[in-house]
Amino acid sequence: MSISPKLALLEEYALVARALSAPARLMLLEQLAQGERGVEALAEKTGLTIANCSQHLQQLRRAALVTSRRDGKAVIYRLTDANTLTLMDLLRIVAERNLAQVERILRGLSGGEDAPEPVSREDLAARIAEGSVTVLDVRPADEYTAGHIPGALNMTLTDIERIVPMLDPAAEIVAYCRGPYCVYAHQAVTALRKRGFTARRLDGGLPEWREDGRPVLTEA
Amino acid sequence: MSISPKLALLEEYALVARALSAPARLMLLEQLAQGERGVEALAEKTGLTIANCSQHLQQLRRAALVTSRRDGKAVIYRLTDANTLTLMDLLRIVAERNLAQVERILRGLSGGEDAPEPVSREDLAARIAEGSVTVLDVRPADEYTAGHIPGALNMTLTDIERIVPMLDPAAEIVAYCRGPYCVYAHQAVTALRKRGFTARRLDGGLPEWREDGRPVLTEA
DNA sequence: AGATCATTCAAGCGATAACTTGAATAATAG
DNA sequence: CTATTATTCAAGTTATCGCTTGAATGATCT
Repeated sequence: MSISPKLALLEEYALVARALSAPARLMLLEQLAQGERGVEALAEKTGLTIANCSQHLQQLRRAALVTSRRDGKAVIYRLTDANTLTLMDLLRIVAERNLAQVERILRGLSGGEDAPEPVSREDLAARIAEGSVTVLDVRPADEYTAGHIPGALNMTLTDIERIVPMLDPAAEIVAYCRGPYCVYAHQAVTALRKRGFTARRLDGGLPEWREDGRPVLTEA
Repeated sequence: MSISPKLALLEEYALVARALSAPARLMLLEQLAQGERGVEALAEKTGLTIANCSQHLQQLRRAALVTSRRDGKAVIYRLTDANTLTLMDLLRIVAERNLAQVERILRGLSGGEDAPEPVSREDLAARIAEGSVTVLDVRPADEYTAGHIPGALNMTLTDIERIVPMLDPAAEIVAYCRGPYCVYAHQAVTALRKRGFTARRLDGGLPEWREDGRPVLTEA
C-alpha cells in the first residue's frame, strides 16, 4: 500500500474474485446458502477431505464471503450476508448469459429437448395458495428436514422412479433444489417430462425463496 | 461434462470469477468501462507489455466479460454488456463492505481524516443545473476529451497545485474520475480539503454517470 | 490433569498462471 | 507482391494454487 494504493485496492478486489474461482469453493458456498454448517458436514457433502475443506473455508473467510463462530469443539461457518449470495447469483447470470459452453451443458442436462421456462417464486406461491400445483423438493432428506417449502414432497433423484406413480398425472409439477447452482431440479424436471408429466423448475432454490421472506417449514 | 454435469457447470462459473481474479485484468476492465479501446492503448494505460495485455484480454474474452471486433489492423475490445460492470461493482461492494484491510487503505488515501460522504449523481445533476457547484474531472486529458460531464474542468492530480488559485474558495467542489475502482477522485478531494476547500467525491465515475443516461460532452 | 474429538497448521508435490522473449499471423499501404 | 503495423501465438521461467499427509492446537469430558 505504501508503494501503490491503487494496486493494493485492486489486489483486495481480486482476492474476493479469486475466492470464487475454484469449483470446490463454489460447492461450499452453495451448501452454506442452505444454512450454517460445521466443517465436517461440509466436507462430507462436498466430498473433500477435512483438511482441504478447512483450507478452502479459510480462504473464503479471508475474502469475507463467509464468517465463522465456535460452538463447543466445532467451528460453524455461514455466509457473511446477502451480498455473498448476490455475488454468486451474478456470477451465474454472467456465465449463463454469455457462455455458449454453459448453454450446451444445460442442454445436455435436459436431454436435448428445450427446457421450459422456470416458474417464478411469486407464481409458485400463488399456485400453492390455490392448490393447483405439486411441489417437489429434490434435495437430500437432511436438507429437507432442516427447512422446505410448505407442502413440498421430498424426493431424491433416485427415488423418482418409485414415487412417480403416486403423483397425479394431470397435476402440474414444480421442482426445486438448492438454488441456481444446483442441477438436481433440472434433472428431476427432465426425468418427469420424459414420463409425460407437466413439470417445470422453480426459479432459484430454497435460499432464494427464504430470502424473499416466504414461509419455510422445519420438521419437528 | 459427460463425467459430471454439475462440476462442469461450476467450472464455467469459476472461469468467470478467475477472469476477475488478477489486478491486471481489473485494470483493463476499468479502462474498458470508459469506452472501447485497442490493445496498444490499453497496454500503455495499464503499463503492461503488448503481448501480456493481449493475453489478459483473451482471457477476459473467454469469460465473455469483453468482446472484440476488428477495425482495420487493430482489434478493438469493449465490455460485453452492463452485466460486466455490475459484476465489478458487486465485487467492490463485497470487498469494501467486508474487508477491514480495504477500509484501512482508503483511510490511508484520505490522510487519516474522515472522508465526507460521496455526492449522489442525482444531487450533482441538480446542483449543476442551478450552478452551485464546481465539477472537476480528475482523469488524463485524453479520457476527458473522449467524454466528460458538461461543465467539468479537467485537471490531473499533478495539476492541482497550479489550478487551485483559479477556483472560487467559497464554491463547493465535486470531483470524479473513472469510477469506484479509481482512486484519483479520492486523492483530489484529500488534496483540496487540505487547502481548505469544501470538496466531495462523486458517487461512481463517468461510466456510471453515462449508464444513468445523463449528458456526456465530447470535445470536437 | 489426561483423553478425546474437531479443526487448523505445515511441508511437499504436481499442475496451473503470469510474465518475458521471439516468432507467426492478418490487414493495409506502397 | 513486399513492407509495415497491430495483434496473437508459442516456449520457457518463476511463482502460486490445490491437494495430500502428518503433526499441532483448542475445547470438552471423565
